[in-house]
Amino acid sequence: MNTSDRVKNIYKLLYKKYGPQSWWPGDSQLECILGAILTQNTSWLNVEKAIGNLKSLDLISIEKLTLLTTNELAQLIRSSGYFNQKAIKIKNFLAFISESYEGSLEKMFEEEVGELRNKLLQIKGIGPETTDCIILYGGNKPTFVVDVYTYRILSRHGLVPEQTSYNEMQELFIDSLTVDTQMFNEYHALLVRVGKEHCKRSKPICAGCPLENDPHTV
DNA sequence: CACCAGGCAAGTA
DNA sequence: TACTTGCATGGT
Repeated sequence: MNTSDRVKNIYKLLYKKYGPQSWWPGDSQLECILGAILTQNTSWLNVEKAIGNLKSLDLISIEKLTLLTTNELAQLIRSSGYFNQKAIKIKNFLAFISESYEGSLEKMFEEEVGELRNKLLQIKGIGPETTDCIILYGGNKPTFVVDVYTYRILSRHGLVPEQTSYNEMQELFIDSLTVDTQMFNEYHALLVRVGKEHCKRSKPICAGCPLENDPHTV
């Protein structure tokens, strides 16, 4: 089996085992975007509490968030960790959308995907993974999200070298699969699901993992 | 107690 | 270019 076939097969195995994951958890585009920033190197449980604070005060709105000071916002998202930095990141995003799209997410997502991706990457605090989460889960547009679990799974199965890059991993998926927004959505969600259960940092061997019969290098 | 979580940018050499 | 470090709460 070549590399592309293995990439397709991993999706099949995971989907067969776990079924659809119904991502992103969140009721609105803006909530997805906030979650994408807040979950940087942070467990989702801590993010939920922060989003819960914003929701309970009915603050999930570009205008209302813009009115908060950075420090007020930071206190509300405390539970998500790195809260001072993340408050600045959210403010940077709000400034971007206000300046470039008159504060309209709808206008922002009218941009061509590659173009929007490049612009989001310019925002300080929004890196490649957060950018792709915003586009895929916030905008429902086709791009592939790579995260630490993706890296562990690909490298431990010998599909990418130990020293690889975000773009190299992303291209592997995009070149191996047909472009399908819903499938890209499920695939990343499934990688996170299996990663959480079977692919922790300190445990390279995955007993009981649905991918355990796929060739490993570790 | 130690370790980890759905990253990113800035600093150093 | 290629490492290293800071950011920080909360669950296991």
